[in-house]
This record gives sequence, C-alpha cells and structure tokens, in this order.
Amino acid sequence: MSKCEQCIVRQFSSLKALTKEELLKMADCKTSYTIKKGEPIFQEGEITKGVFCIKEGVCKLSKLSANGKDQIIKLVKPGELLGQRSMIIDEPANLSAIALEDMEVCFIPRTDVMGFFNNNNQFSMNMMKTICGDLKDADDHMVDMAQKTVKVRLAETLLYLEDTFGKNEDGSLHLQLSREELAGMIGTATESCIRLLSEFNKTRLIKITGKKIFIEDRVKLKRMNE
Amino acid sequence: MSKCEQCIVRQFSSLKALTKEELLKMADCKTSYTIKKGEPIFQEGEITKGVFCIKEGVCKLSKLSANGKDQIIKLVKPGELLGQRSMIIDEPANLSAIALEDMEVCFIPRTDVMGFFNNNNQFSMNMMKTICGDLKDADDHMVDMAQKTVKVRLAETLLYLEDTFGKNEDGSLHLQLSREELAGMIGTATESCIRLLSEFNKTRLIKITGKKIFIEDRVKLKRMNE
DNA sequence: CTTAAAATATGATATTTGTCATACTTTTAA
DNA sequence: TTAAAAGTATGACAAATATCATATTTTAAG
Repeated sequence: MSKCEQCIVRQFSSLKALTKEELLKMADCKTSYTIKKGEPIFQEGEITKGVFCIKEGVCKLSKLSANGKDQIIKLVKPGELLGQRSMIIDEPANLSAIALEDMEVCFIPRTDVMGFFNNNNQFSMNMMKTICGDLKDADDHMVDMAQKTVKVRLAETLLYLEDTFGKNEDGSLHLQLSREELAGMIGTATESCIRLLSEFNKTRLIKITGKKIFIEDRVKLKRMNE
Repeated sequence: MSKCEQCIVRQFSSLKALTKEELLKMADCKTSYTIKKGEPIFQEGEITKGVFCIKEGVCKLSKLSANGKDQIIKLVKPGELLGQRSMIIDEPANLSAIALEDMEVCFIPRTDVMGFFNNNNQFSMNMMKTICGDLKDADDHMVDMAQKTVKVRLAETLLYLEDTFGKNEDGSLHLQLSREELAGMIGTATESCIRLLSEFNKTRLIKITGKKIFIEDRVKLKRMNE
C-alpha cells in the first residue's frame, strides 16, 4: 500500500489540507484501482460509498439524456476528487464517470472522508470551495449552451482542451476525444460536430491529421464568441 | 428590528440549524429591505458583503450572455438564501438577482454568517447540502439545454412553474413571467417562445387569457419529453 | 493478414430556431 | 385622458442544426 503522504496529486485537491496523521490514516483505509480507457469508475444512479481521488488519467463526467445521447458535463484530471457531491448529500451518483485514458485512482470510504471533513475545518472548507467552483462553472456553461451557437461552442471547447490538457510534442491536442465525445461536450449531433471540424480545417483555424487536431489560429477561434 | 426567532421562513433554509442564541445575534446584525418588482438585489460582478434571506417574493438569478440576452439560471423563493456561493469563495456575484415580485429580504453580513458557519456544524452542513443540490440541478438543467428541443423545454418549464409556485384561485399560474423572461428561462428567442405558447394554446395544452396562463393538459405536456 | 465492426466523412434534405418587419394590445406616464 | 412606450403576436424568410443515407477510413478481432 503506497503512502498518501508522498502522493503528489493530493496537493491539487482539497486533500492538501490534511495533516500528516490524517494522511497516514487515509493510506490505511484507501484502495487503489487501475481503470482501463473506456471503463466506468461509477455509473449514474449507482450508490457510491466514498470518494475517488484521481492519481493518473483523465475521465469524463456525463449524463445520459432522454434522446439517448451522452452529455458530457465535465472532464476531470489528476489531483481532483470524484463523488464529493454524492457523498455530502448521501444520494446516488447523478453522473457517470468514465475513463478517457488508462487511469489510476484511489478510493476512500465515505466514513473516513466524513471523519476528516468534520474534524478538519480547512479540509471541509476546501471541498466546499471546489463545489462552489463547480457550481459557477455549471451556471456559466449553461448560459453558453443556451445562448451560443454550436460553432462558437466548438471553438471554445477546442481552446479549452488545449489550455487544460496541453499539447503533444508535435503540437496536437494531447487529450484525444472521439468525434462523438466532442459532440457530447458541446451538445450537438456527432455529424454536426464533424462537419464543423471539417469547416474549421478548411478555413485553417485548425488542422486535422487522422485523429490528431492541431490548433492553428487561436486568435480567430477566440474571436468567434463576440 | 424584528426577531429572527419568530421568522417562519428560516425553517425552510440552512438557517433552521441555528440556535436561539445565534438567532438573537442574527436579529441584531441583520438589515431588512423592501425591494420593488423589477429592482435588483445585487448584480453580476458586484461584491456582495453578505447573504440575503428571502422573506417574501420571488426573484430570478440570471446572467447576461454575450449576445445581450438574459439567461435565467434559477428562480428563488421565500425561505431560500442568496449569495451563499459568493460568500464562501469570496468572489463577486456570478449572477444578478432581480425581483419578480415585490420582496422583503434580510441582509446578514458576511462576517456574521461565517461565524455561525464555523461554529455550528449543522448549519454549515445544511448550506453545503443546498449548494450540492444547486449543483445537481445545474447539471441536469444543462443536459436539458443541450439535448432537448425548445418545445419540450417550454412544456417542462410551464409544469415547473405550476408545481413550484402554484396556481391562483382561477387556476392560472401564480407566478407571472413576461414572455421575455419565460424565453430567458428556456433559452430561446422571445418570438419563438411566444409562437410556441400560441401553438400550445391552439392545441389545448394550455389556455392563454391576456397575461394569464392556464395549464389544461398536464399529461400531454409531461409526455412531450419522451 | 483478412475481414467485420466501428469511427469518420459528406451529401441531401427536413426540421427547428432565429431574425426582421410589422401590427396589435396593454401599460405607463404626462 | 391620451399619447408614448413596452409588451405581445404573427408572417415571411434566413440560418442553424438534425436526420438519414451512404461512402470511406480506421481499428479491432479472429
């Protein structure tokens, strides 16, 4: 069992407020998992009995809509926690978490997290701030969905992907989403997404080489939402 | 200065966890306001130095989008608190709060709420749960925005308005929104909203008499999102 | 290596939604 | 009380987006 004390990613989440003693205790109660690309960490409606800390790999939080399409609400990266909301209000998961890359995650049982939560004010405050940040993001995202065109949403999403997950050495977006997933992020039909990507490719806003996407003109992509 | 102890609406918010002593203290530090229909409680970007408790009247939380349209994120009713998120992460308001009816609200300064927050675990837990609930609602709402048609969103919104704010004695929706506001809730152009209302009226799903809207066929309205 | 399945791409077309113009109605203020 | 302003309504049209069909390319499985 690896030591939580030495885990770098905890610095990026609410967990950074935990004391050495708490970290030792956490190392005892946690379980580590390896999750392959495409596999779920948990599914919408499932009762999650704790919180997951992402050590490696990116996953999507999505929800199945009545029309059968998967809407992606958020992408989650190493250092972040999953399942905080469900833990606090003790409800089944509202979203599914599915690995977009091979992942390493640690599971910490509800009772233990709640223990830290009640005893360590800084920890609960951090978690609260994270959730408040998520709420702000969700509100902002909702306005975009309601008021911006698919084209603008695609432009914004491409920039977000580069800013958040970076580029490969060749300059292409590091996080590779399928066209269907990209469509799920911007909330449109897969065909519409593909069509707009082609258009962006033709107008030199991006360059597409097989599965790789290169952002060629950040300025014009940014200007689209004005 | 009225007594918080005797205020009924506090039962419906996180404030119900406060002790008698805390309520007495709160009565001392709070300020009561009357806000006329159409007036703001606070605006997007404004620094709010505390939390508002709604005693009477309904308000909308909205955000101005780049295209100049106001997207309504949430309607807030008596008993609920406003400005919790901004208080916790100490940021300017992300949304504007504007009265839809004449309102009575109490303002409680940040430092006082934070005092209760740090000393009364049940209170902070309640507030946290409220925010988690808001986050769930926002995520669900986002999926609707992205995946459902304007027609279905209108049907759902009408049912929501009846369920949440009730009917007048004549059976019409108690909360009267302008067509523009209704359009802002469902995220569409005002004309589109009006057109669909007319259609619903013709097909007897609703009945429109001047500004009044009567829901005539709940079952069919509900079935639209299938 | 070969074949089936999945993902990507594109055309044709239908549907939805937005925009602009304009008329009518209600509310507000002088 | 009346004129102006705001809100509501509707038509005509344009633009955005979805859907269905089908071709091509890529990936996965045997």
